[in-house]
Amino acid sequence: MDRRIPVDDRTGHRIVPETIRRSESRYGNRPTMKDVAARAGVGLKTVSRVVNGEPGVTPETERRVQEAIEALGFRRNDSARVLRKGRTASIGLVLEDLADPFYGPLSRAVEEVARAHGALLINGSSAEDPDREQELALALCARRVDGLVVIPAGDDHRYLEPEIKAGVATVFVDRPAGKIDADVVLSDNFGGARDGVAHLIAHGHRRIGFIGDMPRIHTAAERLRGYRAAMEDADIPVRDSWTSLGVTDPARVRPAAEAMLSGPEPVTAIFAGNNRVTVTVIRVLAEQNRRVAFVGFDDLELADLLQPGVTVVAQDAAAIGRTAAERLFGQLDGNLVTPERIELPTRLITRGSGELPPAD
Amino acid sequence: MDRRIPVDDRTGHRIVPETIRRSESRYGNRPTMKDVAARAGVGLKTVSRVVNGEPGVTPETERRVQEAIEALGFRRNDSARVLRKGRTASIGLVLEDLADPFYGPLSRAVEEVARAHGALLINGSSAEDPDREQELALALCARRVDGLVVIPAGDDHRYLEPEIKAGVATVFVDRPAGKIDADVVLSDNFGGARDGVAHLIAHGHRRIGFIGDMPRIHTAAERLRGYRAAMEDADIPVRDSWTSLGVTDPARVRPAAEAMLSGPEPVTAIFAGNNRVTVTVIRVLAEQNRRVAFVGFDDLELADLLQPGVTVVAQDAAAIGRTAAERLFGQLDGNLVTPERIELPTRLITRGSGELPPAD
DNA sequence: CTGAAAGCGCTTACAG
DNA sequence: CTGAAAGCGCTTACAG
Repeated sequence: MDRRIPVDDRTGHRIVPETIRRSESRYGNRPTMKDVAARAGVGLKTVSRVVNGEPGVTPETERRVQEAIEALGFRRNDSARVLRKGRTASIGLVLEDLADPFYGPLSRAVEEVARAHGALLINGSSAEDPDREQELALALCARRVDGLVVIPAGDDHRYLEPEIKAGVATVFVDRPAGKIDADVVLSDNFGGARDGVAHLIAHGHRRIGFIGDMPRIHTAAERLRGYRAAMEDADIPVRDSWTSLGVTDPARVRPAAEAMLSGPEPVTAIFAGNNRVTVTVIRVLAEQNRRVAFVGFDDLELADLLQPGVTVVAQDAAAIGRTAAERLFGQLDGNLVTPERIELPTRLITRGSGELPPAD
Repeated sequence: MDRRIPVDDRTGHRIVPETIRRSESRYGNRPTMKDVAARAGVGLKTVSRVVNGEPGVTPETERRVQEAIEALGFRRNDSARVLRKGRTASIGLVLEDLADPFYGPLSRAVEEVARAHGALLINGSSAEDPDREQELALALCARRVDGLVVIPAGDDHRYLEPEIKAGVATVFVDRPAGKIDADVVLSDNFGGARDGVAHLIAHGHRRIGFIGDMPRIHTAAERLRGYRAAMEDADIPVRDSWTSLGVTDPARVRPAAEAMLSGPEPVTAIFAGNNRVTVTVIRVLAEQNRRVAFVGFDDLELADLLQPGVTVVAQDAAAIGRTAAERLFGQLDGNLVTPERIELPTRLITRGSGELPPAD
């Protein structure tokens, strides 16, 4: 490679110095309304009127103020404004991991609703750690966000009670709040999993494996319950070796899948509890020399292009985010006083992998 | 399906009323330090000392203050604190679309660095609209974020000059700032595309198509330049019909790909300028009855499981985000006064599609 | 060890 | 149409 540009030895990054950034000192020298007022030769309140587009200012006065604003490079300090006004026009979103493809569209949907209401969105990842969730949520409350959308990592949210009492709108997503009453928006996890497993049963399978997330996570428990319900509906007793719950790390999921697929009576189909599990299970299945049927919870990009296409139980992440955010602003508008549980339907998308017959 | 739960007619959501949310009025009744001071029978400053863990308070006094804090459910208002202190301990990230799988990991990486510096992250999507980028960036400045990471949609960023002068740390990502000097962190788009196309040439291809994003987008232009350079290095004249730039919508990309693949001398290989284009091109290629080689810019989950596996030029989105954020806090610490351009290397990952020989 | 006063940059309520 | 005063909830600088 041609490398005429200097390279940082440690990182391997190319570094191209450019011109000097700025001459002024860094902080504390922003012009304020007071400065603008002095320069324009008017009172503070007149500047405030111009900045906020309030009526009652002569065109001539307005012009003088505008000139001063331009000349000084004034921009209103919304932090100060907010302190006086009460509402901050910002909401917080505490999720598990912004890098997870499920949360991107969800977060974007929340952002769009916030934007429509003139609010900004502060994002934070809990990394599935209850302490970190609490720390984040309370930090957001300290910043006085108007509302909070929380995808819970923990199962005790009493720490939010004083905040909710004090008026912080709160909506939980994906899993209900623990030990407090609060709005929650989630998918029909139980029904979705039950339908997905019933689909496998309808295609002739009886030995069906379930690999899911840690059982303390609400969605994981609900989906397992759906699996069990479908099996029971078909009078199929579930063997212990067919279910495996735990972290969704490939290092755990891979051996779990391999174990189910070996032995004298291997499973002929696998149901995956979420998209992280799906990715690893599909890798394992690709290495098998017989066809194993598969259905996964959550859709994946490119799922239709694999061979066979991946049959999934899809959630609508954007709809979940949108619904939660609208609920949040509904609370802020004061017309939603009773916490509700809003369950969104899932959708079974058949693409081939879930329609394979049992291998034996 | 069993539906014993009432369902909203319009949305189809299940609705489960729960208990009453709260009795108090919504706003303006949060306890302040003044309230705590009154209740504890101490001065305001003493409460401030306890809340901030400053020394010089008797254990007995501290206990009284803590009791008052508990009883009142006091939480310090960080908005007020920030007004007085200068820094807000928050940074803004303006990106194209949080729902795009490239930005999730990038955003998460920025968040982690911010967290390590005790700062919160405010996210906003420009939707690739320059006006919206500006609106968002300035709104963040009005909130007095300490710094701004911007993935530019527009090509003129002079609107940020007063903010940068006033001390807002600023780092651009993925594309350089327009008409101002500022830090920028990006991938080696030119080199990556050149390497990817050279890889196809090395496997015997001469008629190679390039489908990219709108030419006004820096990365798109750079990658096209890389394509042209590789072709020129191999003495292959590029025909107009082999390149196609525009929006990455399937409605445009699909016919563009189909056109290149038809006619008397169709291309035998396609290079895709980004992950959005890749997804559509792969769909088109799957419908062809001859094998067409393919290399795409940006990696995709499951790319290794397609048949053939998808060869890509991968960027490290997390490394880009991390580098940009560290640069930002470097500026805030005052030890980075000269804007730099930091280019991160890309990585060619061969998986099969890029190693197919020409079909004819 | 403790606290009264002033101020961060705005808006509110009011008076001219 | 215009502006001086008070206050949002904290911290800073200072005095006791």
